[in-house]
Amino acid sequence: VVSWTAVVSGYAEHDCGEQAIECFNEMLYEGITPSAVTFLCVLKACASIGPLAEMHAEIERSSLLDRGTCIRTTLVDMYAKCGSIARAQEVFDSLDVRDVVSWNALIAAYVDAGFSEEALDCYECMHGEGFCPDSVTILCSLKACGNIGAENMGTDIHCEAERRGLLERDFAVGASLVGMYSKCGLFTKAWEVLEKLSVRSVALWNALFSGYAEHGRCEEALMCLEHMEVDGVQPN
RNA sequence: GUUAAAGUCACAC
Repeated sequence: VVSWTAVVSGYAEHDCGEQAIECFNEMLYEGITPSAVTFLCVLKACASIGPLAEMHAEIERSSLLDRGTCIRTTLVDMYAKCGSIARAQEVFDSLDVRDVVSWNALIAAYVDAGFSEEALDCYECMHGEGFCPDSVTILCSLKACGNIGAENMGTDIHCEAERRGLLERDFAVGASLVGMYSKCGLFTKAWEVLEKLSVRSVALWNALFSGYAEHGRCEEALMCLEHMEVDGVQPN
């Protein structure tokens, strides 16, 4: 089981949904009984290729997955990726035990679907329930803020990220902060964040660059290219 | 004396 699952997982990880499912079928054909982890990986694969309600039904049927937070989180993700946000919310509501990751999945679901307000509502709910945001929470929520220009909320989230030291731990957090401020047109704040970071990734500069471009500030956008060069960062 | 496969992910395009 484990080695078959490892292969399925590998395919799923690289968005090769079809192969993952093919492999899963082959495994069944060989008479191997899938474990909870196998189902989880197959589900992940499903998310990339389309709605597979059969998979959900299968999971509900197999008692070993009765109240698994992991597997239900994957289901939340799967429904969201298939465009069925209502089903995603339903599955989330069915969780007996929530954790940061399942909250993150729900937040990401709303952001992806273009419901940024709802995503931020989720963020606040999660906070209210006493969960600590991690860098994924921060990334998804900041994206939501940028989408709708929620600068106050964005600033709150910024504080939270600093309090938890997430800016140092995950370079993507810095880029998403810069992106959020840029989208809101708060370039001074974007620069403040940028200057405080010791490592400046290409993503960071891209975020600022595209922010300027979006706001029609072409000269400043082009200046970013020069800054990148000074920083020794290759544009991609 | 507990070592295998597992859930959520930013910028840009």
